[in-house]
Amino acid sequence: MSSVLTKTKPSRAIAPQSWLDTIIKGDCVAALEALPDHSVDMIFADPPYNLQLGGALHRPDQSLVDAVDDEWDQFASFEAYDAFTRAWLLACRRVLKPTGTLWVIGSYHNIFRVGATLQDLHFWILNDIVWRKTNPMPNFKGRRFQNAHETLIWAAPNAKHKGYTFNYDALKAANDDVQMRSDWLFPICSGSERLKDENGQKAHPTQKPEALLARILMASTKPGDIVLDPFFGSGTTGAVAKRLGRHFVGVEREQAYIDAATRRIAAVEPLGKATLSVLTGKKAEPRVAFNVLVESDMIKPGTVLTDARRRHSAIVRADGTLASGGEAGSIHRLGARVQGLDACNGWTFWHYEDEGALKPIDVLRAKVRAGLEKLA
Amino acid sequence: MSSVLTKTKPSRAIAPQSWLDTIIKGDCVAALEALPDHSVDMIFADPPYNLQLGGALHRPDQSLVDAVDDEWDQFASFEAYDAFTRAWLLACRRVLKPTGTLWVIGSYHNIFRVGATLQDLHFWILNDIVWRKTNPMPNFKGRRFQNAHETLIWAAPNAKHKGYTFNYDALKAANDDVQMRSDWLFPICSGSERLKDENGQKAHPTQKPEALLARILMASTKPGDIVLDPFFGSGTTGAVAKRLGRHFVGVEREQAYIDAATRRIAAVEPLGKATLSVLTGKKAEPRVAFNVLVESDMIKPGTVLTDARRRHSAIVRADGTLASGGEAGSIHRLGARVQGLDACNGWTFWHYEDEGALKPIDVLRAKVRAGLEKLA
DNA sequence: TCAGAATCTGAATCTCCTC
DNA sequence: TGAGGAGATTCAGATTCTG
Repeated sequence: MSSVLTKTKPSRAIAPQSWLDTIIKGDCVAALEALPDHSVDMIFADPPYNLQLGGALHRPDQSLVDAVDDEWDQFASFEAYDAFTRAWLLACRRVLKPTGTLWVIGSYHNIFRVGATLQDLHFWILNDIVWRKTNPMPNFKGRRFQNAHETLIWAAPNAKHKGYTFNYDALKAANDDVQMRSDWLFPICSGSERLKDENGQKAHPTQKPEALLARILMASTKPGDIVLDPFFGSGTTGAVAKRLGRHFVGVEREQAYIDAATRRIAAVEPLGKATLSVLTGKKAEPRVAFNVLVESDMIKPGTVLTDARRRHSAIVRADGTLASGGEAGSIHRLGARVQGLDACNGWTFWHYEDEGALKPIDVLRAKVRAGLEKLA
Repeated sequence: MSSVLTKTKPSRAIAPQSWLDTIIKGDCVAALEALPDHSVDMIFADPPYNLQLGGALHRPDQSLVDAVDDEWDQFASFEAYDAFTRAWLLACRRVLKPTGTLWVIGSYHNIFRVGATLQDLHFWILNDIVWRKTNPMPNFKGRRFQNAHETLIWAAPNAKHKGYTFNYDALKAANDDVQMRSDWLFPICSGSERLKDENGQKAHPTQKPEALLARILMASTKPGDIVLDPFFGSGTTGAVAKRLGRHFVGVEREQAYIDAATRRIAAVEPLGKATLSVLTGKKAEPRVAFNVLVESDMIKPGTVLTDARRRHSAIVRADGTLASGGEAGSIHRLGARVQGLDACNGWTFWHYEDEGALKPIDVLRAKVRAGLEKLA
């Protein structure tokens, strides 16, 4: 078995493989037989999540949520899903170089099973990474926390090889000179980035954002490396790989996805090296909610807040709400209520007493923010 | 060490259990035999993750260990850890009420195994929650991302029971009126909150911050509920439970931890009852039928109701139903019918005219409810 | 043409009570 | 225990509509 490609040199010029920068049609495990042992530098896998949906879900405005109910996401049992997971992980490890690494993305429906299977197969977990979504779908029924993140696992094929690629210094430099954390913030893939079919509908139900793949590729590959995506879908991995000067190999079962991905990748312009670091930058100002002050004991439950002229007062409750005269609600709602207004900025309206002086609670929020500024 | 808070239901206050607000010494599974079936409302578990796997996971010079023996050790360790996990999860489920929920915290070393085991045992995962640390330990060797979070799993004992406690409205109000997400931001436990032993060393290696437990308890329990912590350690769960007017039961093997936790909890001052009431939303309001408004003459039979834009209209009949275009039915059914939808909240859809302005009939329901409150 | 309002949408294990 | 009815429930951002 041969691994002809070298990592740092422009391998394409030396000995291009027939499968390089192509999409292989077929089932993941069977299709990977076309690749030699130890032939790829990195694997990004976005396997089916095995969502177990009940009936139809409607938004509060009665519109129907377009759920991921595709055939490829259906499994008969956890055992069936585990067998599927073992099979593709083993096939992937065969084609992965010993110095390569594997990324898998999932949600709580499947990621625990994938992680445990990885460990059972003696993959070596390097990190779990949290993709925090800036704009996740809400929980419409108010029965759970808003499911606002997905989880990635980054693993080496075994515990022994420590020679995997990790561009620590580049990531740190791009991250304002502090080391990159395990929680990342990105928007979901929408707008013009989202691939549409001929009817203007989304071409793939679970297209991942290019920014996410860009950070992964920038972190764990070098220019010229070969990246395998065994569940190629809409081809985000291929598009980003081409743009960042990496090679790709995709495996995909459905012709419609192959066609869409092929067109997409053909339109990608490779970027010059100088532009790349921009992609790993951070964004977004931390929002601080009132209950953070209560939970962190900056405002104790039972504290009495007033407006600047002490005309109104309210008591802070342990759940992070205010109560006054039989009414209760958020700092904003109750501020509006006591004044008989429709709206109110509770942060500037409500005051606490500090050394005899009244100060808006916004002062405390500013303190928290100052402590959080280090974070993205 | 008992707190005498009563719950909304009288039964528990009448016959307090001997184990209530105590720490049971012993191994988790054996000690839980002291508790009856279905006796606790919530469980928070911070299980050990390096007990079985410590050597394999944390030894710095893996490459020097014989590969075959090393793999065998790992495999044996994972199996042992899984058996341990199954055992304590089953013991916990027996003592958990069917309407209760279970929280487990862990890192990538163990959380995938715990999550998969939960699913194997048919626990029903409600959310995975990410605790983002404001001040995590850096990665010193620069070979991985900074491990800046831990993962919690929130689960019901099975898929059927949907009656678990989730204080959605309180969380939302405390979070500046947007629903609480699955990613939480807290500092690690340090400074004066961190328990020290007589030598000034940290009393427990993995003490959790009280703010984290406070959010968990505020989200998934009510005042007076019983919270079990099968790996009690330094007693954060007990301390926060006492402060927030919840009961606790702890299980702990090491006498040193029991002593430290006992002293810690004894020093906790419970919050006053007034600060502990939990904000509830419309779901908790008493039900008012539409015909009450008709019978009390707040809406006269023959009144014409419309939607907010006067696109649809219907006439109120004396029996408390609406009629429109030959159709008749409840305010909800007819609201759905005229819009061609499956469902509709008639209280917010239908409007009546008051001094030239359209107001939702929900305004009238609120008046009825206000009147009912005086009677109570 | 522009500004503001209205509509649409995203990997979702999403109600509760009564008969 | 299953069916049916009451009625509660959403955030951010892109796109389309309207005046």
